Amino acid sequence: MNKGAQTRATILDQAIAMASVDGLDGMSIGRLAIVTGMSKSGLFAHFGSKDALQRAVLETAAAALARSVLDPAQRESTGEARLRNFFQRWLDWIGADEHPGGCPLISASVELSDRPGELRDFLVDHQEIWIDRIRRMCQKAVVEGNFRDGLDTRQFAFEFHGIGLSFNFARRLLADPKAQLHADTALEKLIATAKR
Amino acid sequence: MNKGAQTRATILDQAIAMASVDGLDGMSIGRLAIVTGMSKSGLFAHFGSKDALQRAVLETAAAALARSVLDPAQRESTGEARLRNFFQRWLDWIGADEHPGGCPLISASVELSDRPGELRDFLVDHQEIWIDRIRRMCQKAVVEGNFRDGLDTRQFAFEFHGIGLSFNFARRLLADPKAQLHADTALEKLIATAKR
DNA sequence: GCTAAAATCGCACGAACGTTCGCATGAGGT
DNA sequence: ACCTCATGCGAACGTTCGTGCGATTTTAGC
Repeated sequence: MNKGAQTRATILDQAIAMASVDGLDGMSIGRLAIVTGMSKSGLFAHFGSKDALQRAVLETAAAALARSVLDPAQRESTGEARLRNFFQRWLDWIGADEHPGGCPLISASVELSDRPGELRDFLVDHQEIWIDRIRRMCQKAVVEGNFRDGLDTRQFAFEFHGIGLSFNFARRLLADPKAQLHADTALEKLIATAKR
Repeated sequence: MNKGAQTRATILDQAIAMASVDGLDGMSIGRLAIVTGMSKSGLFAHFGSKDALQRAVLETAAAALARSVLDPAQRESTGEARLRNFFQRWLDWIGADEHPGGCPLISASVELSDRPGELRDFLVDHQEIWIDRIRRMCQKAVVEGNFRDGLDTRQFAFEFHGIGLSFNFARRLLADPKAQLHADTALEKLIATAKR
């Protein structure tokens, strides 16, 4: 790895953490320079604009999310197993203490939900793909005969996603110790009704 | 109404709109002065600090939310009717086009979820009460014999809340025209499983 | 209609913001 | 070992931020 790419990676690491807590707009280049021990201009040169930095943050976070949640789940054989694996990894990702602020993509989605622009477009694309992946895991379970025929897979994905969002809320804002339990129970209910 | 209180009300009206789109931090006093046609210092004098302004925004938004969602729902006689009324009004509030940015309290909850301070404390209190109200409506339906005995009302509230959050997501970020349909269907499923 | 109080303004401050530019410095290929 | 170019720094720019203060206008009670 180049020196430049290496520095860029450590910058983005800190940038994701800062954006998770303070938002994409709240993340500032000056403070980012301090925590990375660089000069503001030196750091800036890696991206050329704050917009590009924000874009890089989203792309890098999305890649990390796919690597640690989506990809492992796709290695499971059945649709139901993929959904369960996906769910637990997603909850771990959201609730992990090592990166505070929770899932940077959920935060960014709410932050940018009503602010048109390329960043929002990127998020829309990413989240549509995200939900479609859930839907396809569900669809796979239907084809396998595990989930009932005629199941509305989009509806399933909508509810599945809602459980994750409610968990994110209960875990990060309310610090509810029962958040994980509630989420697990909700998933079991969802899967049970998908079967029969 | 005093002149001061009147001005304060119109300021807060614009402030809520701006905070809904740009976040509590993204809302700036300078831009707020422009849209209200006031001077920056004149507007500032009404609150004394940005923190107080943000606090007033949250309190005012919470009061408006209670007035247009919670209070009317509480006038229904049965627990189930309250839940249904509450749900539809909540969805209307989230999806209303007249105030862009969606529900300012949901946005603020995500924005401040990992930033300690009085504003976060206020949100935690508010959201705990919010979810507890859902739980008590559910509890009322249990007492009335409409929902089954031994139903986990906190679990119900968790899932109920998740449907609302998923709707907020699908409606505001993804602009999914089926968001309302998915939410309604999810509520029916939730109520059905609560009965039997 | 006068007057005290409330409301609003104009101006300025220091800090932080994103961004630019010229210059040093160190790494990597030859 | 040298040369080249990527990498990083320092200083500064113009703008916007929240905030303070004295002056001025407007409101409201007598």
